[in-house]
Amino acid sequence: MKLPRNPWAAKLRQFTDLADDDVEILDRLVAETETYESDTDVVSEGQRVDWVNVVVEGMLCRYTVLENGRRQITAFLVPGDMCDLHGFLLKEMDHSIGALTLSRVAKVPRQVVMDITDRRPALTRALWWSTLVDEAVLRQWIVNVGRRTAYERAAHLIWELFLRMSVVGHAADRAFRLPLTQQELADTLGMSIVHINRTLQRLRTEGIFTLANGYLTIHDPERLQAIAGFNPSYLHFYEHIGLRGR
Amino acid sequence: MKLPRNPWAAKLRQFTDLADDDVEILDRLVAETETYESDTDVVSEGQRVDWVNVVVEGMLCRYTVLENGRRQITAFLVPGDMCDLHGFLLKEMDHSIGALTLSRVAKVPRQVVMDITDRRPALTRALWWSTLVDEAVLRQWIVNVGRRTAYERAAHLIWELFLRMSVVGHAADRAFRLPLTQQELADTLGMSIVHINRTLQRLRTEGIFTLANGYLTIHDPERLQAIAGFNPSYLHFYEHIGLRGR
DNA sequence: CGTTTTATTGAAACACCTCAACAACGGTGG
DNA sequence: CCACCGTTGTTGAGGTGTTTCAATAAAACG
Repeated sequence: MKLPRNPWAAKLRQFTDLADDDVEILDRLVAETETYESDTDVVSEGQRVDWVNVVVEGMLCRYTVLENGRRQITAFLVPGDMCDLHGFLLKEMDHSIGALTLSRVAKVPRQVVMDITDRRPALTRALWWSTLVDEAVLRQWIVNVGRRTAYERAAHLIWELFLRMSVVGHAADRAFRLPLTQQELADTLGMSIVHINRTLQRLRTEGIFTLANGYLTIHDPERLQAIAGFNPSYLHFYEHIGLRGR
Repeated sequence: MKLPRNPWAAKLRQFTDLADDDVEILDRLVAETETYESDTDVVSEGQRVDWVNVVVEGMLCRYTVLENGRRQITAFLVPGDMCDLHGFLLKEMDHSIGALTLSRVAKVPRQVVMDITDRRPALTRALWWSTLVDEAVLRQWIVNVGRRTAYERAAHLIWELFLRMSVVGHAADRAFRLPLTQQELADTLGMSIVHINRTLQRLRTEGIFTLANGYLTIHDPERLQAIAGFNPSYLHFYEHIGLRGR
């Protein structure tokens, strides 16, 4: 699979009618990146940031740690995702963002985003669109943790990640890189490490999917979707939309 | 308590440096409203909408129903909240919005939002800001359902709602209207109706808060916050921010 | 005043958690 | 290349938070 040099522009262009000169702007913004080792924080809770992070390569996650040490991962960030407009619009981070693998991240200064919203309505709407897709994913996540069993929950997460990785060209036919430990999966799905272990075993022995060596392989896509109870309308976020009005 | 005629503008103005002419635009947009009976849907899953709903009066919720009938409420909408930009930016609704009480909702046509993003950068950023605050609330909700016990979860929800109602002038010193059945609370917190009943009883007998006759009264705010494990930085979303650049 | 909705209670079942030990793996240094 | 060590994965067993079922009480409604 060939990976886009600018997954951010690639994604926005695929789903919105972004003009060429807007794409050029995005290209310039991701030209320089910073590299983060795995298990390091890109942004930490409480920090004030005045830039927007854009993932160019690797995999990151948003997470919150409670007083008693319990941790909850609230999102995975893959190439093409904007980490946060918190620096731009909100005061300070209410959660942290950590690199799960060696990652490259572009930093877009606050003033640049300001200028874009001043002068580039279509591009502004494209960025806004992507935050709304993020929000839709968050809602699904709540439904997941709140109303699905561990078994269904795990299936749903895997299918979501598969789709998102496919969209940015990071998934082969039925496999993609998923460099997560069982502890990280547990913190994502709101369960204990022992229970995620047993749940993965069940899904493996039933021939649904296997997670090994940092790669996830889907053996039975139909059953996986069925177990996940995946809502098709949720996919429509990744249909092409027009942003130029009229 | 005196309620603002336009809670939308009131909220945005309180937390952003919105100009007077922008406020005038918002005033015009909420001049006409539609009324919904309680237990009716304002928007339904799968529907295509080409307007944005703004809550002027009442209380609504976003919810998703799974195949097996299990329901999850993912957000409460109070006066001043924008229901969705789905119609504006996304294809179709992936969830429904229902009125919990008799509610008044203003409808802002897609084209008007388009015009605002074309010509009103500061107002655009203010609207964007409010979707980011919604997102932050959603993340807290995931942490809640994923990593807190039923007891902590209930406390957290009540404190969040109290703050949000206070912000729009809908809460007295220690009480506010909360017209939710125990079934609705259960669907919000991802638990069974039997268990929410017992959890509320415990919080009541311990003198934390009482929910009766559609009103919630907080008896011990300090302990409520402590049980909820409320993160103060999460409140910073409701600090005043500048949107005019430089 | 009957009828429907909502709240409450008890008891049994179960999904999931905690604790605690051990096995497998991957890297590091000798 | 092997011994070592930390990390990650796996297993068993007992405990518990939460659910389900089912029945009753209490409000709310027309």
